Amino acid sequence: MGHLREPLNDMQNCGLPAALEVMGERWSFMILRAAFNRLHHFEEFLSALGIARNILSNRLARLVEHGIMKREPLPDDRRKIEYRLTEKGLDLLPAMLALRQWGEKYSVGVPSNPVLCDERDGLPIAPIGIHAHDGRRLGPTELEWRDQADVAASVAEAGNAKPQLNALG
Amino acid sequence: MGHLREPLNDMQNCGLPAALEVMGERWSFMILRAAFNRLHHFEEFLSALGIARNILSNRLARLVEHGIMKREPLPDDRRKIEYRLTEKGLDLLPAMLALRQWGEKYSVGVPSNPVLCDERDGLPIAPIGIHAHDGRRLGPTELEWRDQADVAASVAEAGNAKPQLNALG
DNA sequence: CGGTATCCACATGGATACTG
DNA sequence: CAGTATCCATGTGGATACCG
Repeated sequence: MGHLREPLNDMQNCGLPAALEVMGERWSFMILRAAFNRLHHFEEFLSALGIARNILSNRLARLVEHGIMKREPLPDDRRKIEYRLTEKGLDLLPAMLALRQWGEKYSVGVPSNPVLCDERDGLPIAPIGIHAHDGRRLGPTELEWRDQADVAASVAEAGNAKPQLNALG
Repeated sequence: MGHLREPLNDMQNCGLPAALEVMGERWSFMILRAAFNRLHHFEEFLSALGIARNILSNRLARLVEHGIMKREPLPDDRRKIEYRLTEKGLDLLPAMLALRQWGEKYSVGVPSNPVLCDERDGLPIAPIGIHAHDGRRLGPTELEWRDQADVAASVAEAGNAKPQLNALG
């Protein structure tokens, strides 16, 4: 972990490294998960996660710094502080669900509580997957990697929406 | 998002920690990404990622150990070794795409190459998202957390498939 | 080519005491 | 309650040399 973050080559032109810059630390994911599960206070995170105080302090500060969580002292008691997910933080939900589902699929006996459901019928959401622009679910064999330039041409030709940046560059 | 008013203190029973057990190290994601982009050899990873030899060796061994990649010496030259994603490894694609798209959304100027496309029409896939069991895309306001036990009841009542484990427990 | 073997720098993380 | 401040252990990572 020396000090060299830069010498990474053009393999780095991708959103993944950017995401890992923030979420690459092990506790960050766990803290985010706790936040998604309605934990908002320092001591709640502390006891729920079993993390050290200084580490929690550091990670929370970093998450706030990156705009993933916001820190707001309660109006009635200034010492009490609430940590809440920003919209940027909430946008991490699909990634976390996908990761979690993968962990569940390949681990034994991981019960899951709570379950994220469709509010209309109360039934669990579908597994996170890959979908075509028309909404059709795509399997591994129905996918191909294309060069951004070629894609732009296809998209223009199809007269469709702007190219979406969603591959592993 | 209704129904679950109580903060959740049980942070252990979840697939996320299990997933992080393997992918929690920073280089693991980058190695996986390279693998998704058709890199298969030690030296390819080495030069593409700018990672140290010992670290790469260690991470590859761990990925193989966890069944995410497989290591196969080429039949013609035993010294040449190919690393390939297993099905378990390939199953990480949605999670990586979701993470990458998040990184792209909130970072400036991340070009993306290559782009993952629908093989049928060559157009880019849709952003990773959350979908109902009927395939409808769900927004943040259409979601709620429910207790696994309650969900099981609903599912039985609906006479539908088995409960899917897909929340942040 | 695909690794080990060393050695070293620093980051991450834990435990505990202290503070406003 | 929500942190700092220390101190310390281990881990992650880098550079380099060497090996089969």
